[in-house]
Parts: sequence; C-alpha cells; structure tokens
Amino acid sequence: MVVLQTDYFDLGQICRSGQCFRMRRIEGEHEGTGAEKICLDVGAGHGDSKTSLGWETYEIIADQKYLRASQRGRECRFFCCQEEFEDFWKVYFDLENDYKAYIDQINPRDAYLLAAADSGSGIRILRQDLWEMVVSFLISQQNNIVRIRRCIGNICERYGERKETPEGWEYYGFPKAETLAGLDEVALMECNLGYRGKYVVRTARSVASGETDLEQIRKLPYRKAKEELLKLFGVGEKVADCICLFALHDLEAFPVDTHINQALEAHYKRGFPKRRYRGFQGVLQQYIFYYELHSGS
DNA sequence: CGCCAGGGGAGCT
DNA sequence: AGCTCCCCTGGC
Repeated sequence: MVVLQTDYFDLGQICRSGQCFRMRRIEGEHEGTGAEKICLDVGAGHGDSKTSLGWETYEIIADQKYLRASQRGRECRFFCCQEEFEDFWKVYFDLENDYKAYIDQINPRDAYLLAAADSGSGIRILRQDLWEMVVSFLISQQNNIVRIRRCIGNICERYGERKETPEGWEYYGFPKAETLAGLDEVALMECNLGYRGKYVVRTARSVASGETDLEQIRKLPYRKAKEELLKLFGVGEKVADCICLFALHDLEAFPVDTHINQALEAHYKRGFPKRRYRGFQGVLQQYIFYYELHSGS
C-alpha cells in the first residue's frame, strides 16, 4: 500500500468528472493500519452509504490494470505496491503536475471561472489509454454518462479479458481492437451501443489492420494527432478533443459539448479567453464541465 | 403513445 | 461554416 498526502486531488471529483467511465465508488471497510481490506461490492447506483471514519474507497480500471484507492481529506491510500504506483498510477493520476499553478492563473475578476475551479479543484486530467479513450468517446456521443458507463461495462464483460488481482478482486480488461474488429457491425447492438456500434467496429478494424497506427498518433503534437483522429469513422471535433485531452494529455485541447457551449454562451459572450490560458485550457474546460454538471444550475 | 434530449457526426451545399 | 439528416435509448 502507498500512503500519500496530496492537495488538489480528489478521487470523488475525478470519478464524477466525466473523463473516465470505469472508475466507481465502492464500499470499503477501513482498518487503521490498512493491513487487510474487506470490500463489499454493492453494485452500481447504491445510496449514500457512509464509510467508516469518512473514508471513501474507489475502484479504478484502466485498460488492463486494476486499483483500489481510498481517500479522506488530503490523505490517500493506494492499494498497490510502491513500484506499481511509481511506474503507473502516479503518472495515470497526473500527480506530478502542479494544478494549483493552473488555478492561480485564473483571472481574479472572473468570478465564474474561479467558482468552477473551486468546485472541482481536486480534478486531475488523467493519462488514460489511447485505444480505450477512442472507443469510450465514440460511445459518448449523443449519450449520457450513466449509459456510457453501462455500454462500456457491457463490452468489457463481453469482449474483455476476465482477470483477477492477487487479492482476489475480479475485473475485466478493456477489449483489444483485434477482438472488436472481428465482430459484425450489429453485434454491439446487444451491448446497448445503438448506432454507435458501427463506429466502434469500423474503427477497431482500422486499428487492427494497421491502417491507423495509434502508437504513431501518440507521438504526434496536438494538432497533428487531432487531424489523424478525425479520420476515424465516427470521430468529430468534440470526440477528437476528448481523446487528445484524456489520453494524449494535450492540455490545450478544449472539447466543446452542449454543456460547455451553454456555459460559454452564458458567461463568455465574447468568447472564452483561450489566449490568456494558452496551453492549459483543457484543465479549465474540465472545471467548467464539472461545475455545470454538479452545481445544479 | 409521441416527444425530446443525451458531453455529435456524416454528408452535402 | 451552416444546414439537414441520422435514427439508438431512456425519461417524461
């Protein structure tokens, strides 16, 4: 187990930020030493069950990896070994980046952006798997977050590899492009993807055949990467920007969806000051998105 | 039952 | 850049 004291990091906010769809809160029974943990899976959509001592436990599945992590205030516990944490999760959660520095650069006269950042100051822009993000945001279009989660859960259970951690926790890895490429275009209908199924299958074929080289795209700067992603069937402006932001960590990507669009029209009639925030607009976009989704406005 | 919205995209002008 | 159509699912 890795224990950490961290500011500007909140598992709950990250889970609700809409950038990852396979992270969820679970019920965790905490013990002071953290020596052994017994966790009860209460399924999706459970109520506001209070965990002991104010700790919140989350399950994170990233591509083929699994992690449980708990947090209370700025105290975090990652249930993995030091090596795995250093090599993977620390990077995944973008813990080496200074988010206070981003927030400090917000125009003090911009009360709206200050409030948005304050509401989601524990958000990190995760460094997620490229293939998983391509599929996830193909599915996200004209779709709500609850259903996106269910769709992705469905294809993972059906086409992903069943795995088990040393602790005996079962999970499914994200399905490989080769697997999805072999499916009929309508096969994903039963995973509840609707018309998006053909986007996923055709894109999977493009990746599996080598026509699209994700490893190559990973090395490209933002503009070039986005240009390449736009060639994929079903990928438009917004989806491409989401992939760039959440997989390639291009913080200048600024995905504009209906929520963001409404917020921009309401609060930035003369346009969002992208120049002022050059290079990290994507972080601010995420604060705004989170604020719009959870402030109840 | 109809209607509409859900973190859009394709195809055309 | 703007417009029309696309045409799945869930909620009201």
